[in-house]
Amino acid sequence: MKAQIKSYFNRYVDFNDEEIDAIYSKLEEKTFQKKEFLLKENMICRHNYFILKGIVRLFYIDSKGHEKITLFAIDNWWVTNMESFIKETPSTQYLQAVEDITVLSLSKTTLETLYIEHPKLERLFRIIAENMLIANLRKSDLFLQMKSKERYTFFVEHLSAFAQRVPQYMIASYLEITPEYLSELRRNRH
Amino acid sequence: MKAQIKSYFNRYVDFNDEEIDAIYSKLEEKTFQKKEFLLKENMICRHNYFILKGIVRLFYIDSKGHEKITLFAIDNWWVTNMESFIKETPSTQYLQAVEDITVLSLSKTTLETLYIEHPKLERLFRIIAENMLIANLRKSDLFLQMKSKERYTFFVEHLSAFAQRVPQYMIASYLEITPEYLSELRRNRH
DNA sequence: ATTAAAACTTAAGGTATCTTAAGAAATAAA
DNA sequence: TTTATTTCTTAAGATACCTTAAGTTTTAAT
Repeated sequence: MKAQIKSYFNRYVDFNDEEIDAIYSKLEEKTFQKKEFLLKENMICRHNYFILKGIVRLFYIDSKGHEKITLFAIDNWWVTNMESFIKETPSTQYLQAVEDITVLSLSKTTLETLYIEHPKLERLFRIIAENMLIANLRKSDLFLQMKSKERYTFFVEHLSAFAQRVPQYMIASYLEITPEYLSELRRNRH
Repeated sequence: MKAQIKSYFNRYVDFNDEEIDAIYSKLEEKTFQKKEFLLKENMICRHNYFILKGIVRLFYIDSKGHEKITLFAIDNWWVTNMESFIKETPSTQYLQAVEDITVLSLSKTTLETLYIEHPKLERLFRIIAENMLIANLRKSDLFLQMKSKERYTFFVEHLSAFAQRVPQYMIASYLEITPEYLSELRRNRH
């Protein structure tokens, strides 16, 4: 467990063993069962989760009562509702385990004190925020340029880690396609 | 000019006058005329621009030769092609002045040295990256939930600073609507 | 003031995608 | 194994939005 996060931390910034230990000791390991919620609508998201194992999804319920998935996250990703976590505002979204998962939980207050004790962490999370931003910009561009069928093909080819582990209706939701239409697209493809 | 950026910097992190002076001295004031390019496709984006005055747009040319605007930026915003700037990869987009503009230009190499000399700047740009991410997530959610007409109404009501200063076909492009259809939507609204 | 260029509008026909509703298949629970 | 639950498929009709093409209005250049 510690090896996993140590390797992750050192990918972006050089931390020595004492720093890793100090930071790691503030992280709380937790497990959630499939379908369990890490966050529900209207709650303020007080934690950022580092996924050690498993898949989670972030979604909201639209005006027609349908779930709309805005993000999937997998092993070695940080996941939270950014807006709620950063601005401490009520979440409009749910964060839910798609499989049984193990995470390291980092609270907002702990993070703030760690930033002061370990300025390097500020750099790490600056880089993480930049990477998240780039990933989100890429996703936006993808949706801007591609039709439904192309999005599905792209997802299957480039995000197969998810494609194999989440049900099709969740893929449809993430790709902004109705499950019925995705089913039709798949049929016409072979 | 210095007052403007000083006020901006201190909104997020407390800098003293010497720090502001040291950082400010590394920023280069530049002007661009309407329609002039700050960045073109295939170039690596080596600068981050703080807009003192004016509006810029970030856009790419799609497979049919149409301009697709992905971002507008205005006074007191940082603007760059994030992916190209951070990863030092060729830009797929153009950055262009919509009006005559004045900016403060910060080069990537300068920024890297400033991070080391002034660790507080790491915090500032961590916060800026988080804010950009939140803004982008909000934009994505907007497009996910709203139909064309609603997006237009939202834009006019919430982003009137832009709505009044950019031509309608650019608004259409940003909202992912054809100019013809936007024209139709406007007609049917009153 | 004239001309040229840029921006906006209108309308007809077409297409991608959604909605609704029902049934089939697969997976999990009893 | 049987039943219940979840997931996936099929099909018909509806609609939001696009494409093309032409004409109008506004703004900029000569």
